[in-house]
Amino acid sequence: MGGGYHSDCGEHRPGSCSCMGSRMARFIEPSLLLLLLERPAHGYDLISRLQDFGFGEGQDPGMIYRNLRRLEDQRMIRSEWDTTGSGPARRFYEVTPEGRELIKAWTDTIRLNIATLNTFLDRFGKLGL
Amino acid sequence: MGGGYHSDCGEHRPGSCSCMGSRMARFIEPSLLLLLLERPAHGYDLISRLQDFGFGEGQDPGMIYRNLRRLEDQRMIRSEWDTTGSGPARRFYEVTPEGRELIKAWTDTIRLNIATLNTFLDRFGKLGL
DNA sequence: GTCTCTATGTGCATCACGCACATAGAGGGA
DNA sequence: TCCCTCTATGTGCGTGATGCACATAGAGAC
Repeated sequence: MGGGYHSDCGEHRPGSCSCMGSRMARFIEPSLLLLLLERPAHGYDLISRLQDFGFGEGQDPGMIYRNLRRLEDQRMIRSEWDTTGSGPARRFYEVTPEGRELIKAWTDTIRLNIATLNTFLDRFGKLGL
Repeated sequence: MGGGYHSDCGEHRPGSCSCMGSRMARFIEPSLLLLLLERPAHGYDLISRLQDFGFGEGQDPGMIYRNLRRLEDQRMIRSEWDTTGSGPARRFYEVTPEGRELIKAWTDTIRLNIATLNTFLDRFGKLGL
């Protein structure tokens, strides 16, 4: 988030308050892997497709490219330049076998996360607020 | 996490690999609020009770106290010193009305988060890996 | 030529997090 | 008395993720 928290706002509705919109940490990593498994693509294309996973419209390109480069350094994805078509050259990415193992591990963590969040909601509900 | 990611490990099982264990960002905030709504307490007591929400055993005390202080600065909780009993004085915390509004807002965000994570798992499942 | 769209990338400031370390009261035992 | 341990509350510091602004550059349209 990087923003000023809720100390400087009077509303707490998601989307209107900087204190909200909290996501799972580093969730962009498994999101990129899943999108690339569904359909290999270049970075600019992934920006819009990330909206499916709660990343807002006009998602920061820098974030996407940084994560793609890191994943490639770690051999989780690989890429090659594509100069066909119009416009500037673009880098096409696809997931490696190591990347498939990584996203499988992420699903375990995500399942744990869902369980934890449901526990939270259950216990909050019991308060009767 | 702050750790070295998965670039320096060969395993991705949750708990054994620094790349895993990702939680919802700033989840300690609603967790502290919920624990205090369930039962007002002092910080040292909250350390162990936080395990219910996926925070490991031996959770960093500094993290708890920093968050308690911030929440108090923002009037989400309030405290008073308690010098009864043995051992050093301790600070007892309780949630303010503003804090109750904040945790309600958090539940909305948490519900959105659960939905997003379930979407992820659904789409991953359709890949047939 | 210059304007716009597509596409990839860097610089920088802020903040959460985790680890190590500091402080200190109270009780017990030698 | 001195020291040790347990309880309890903090501070310092380095690292990594994040978000915003900005830089670069090819290709087609006019």
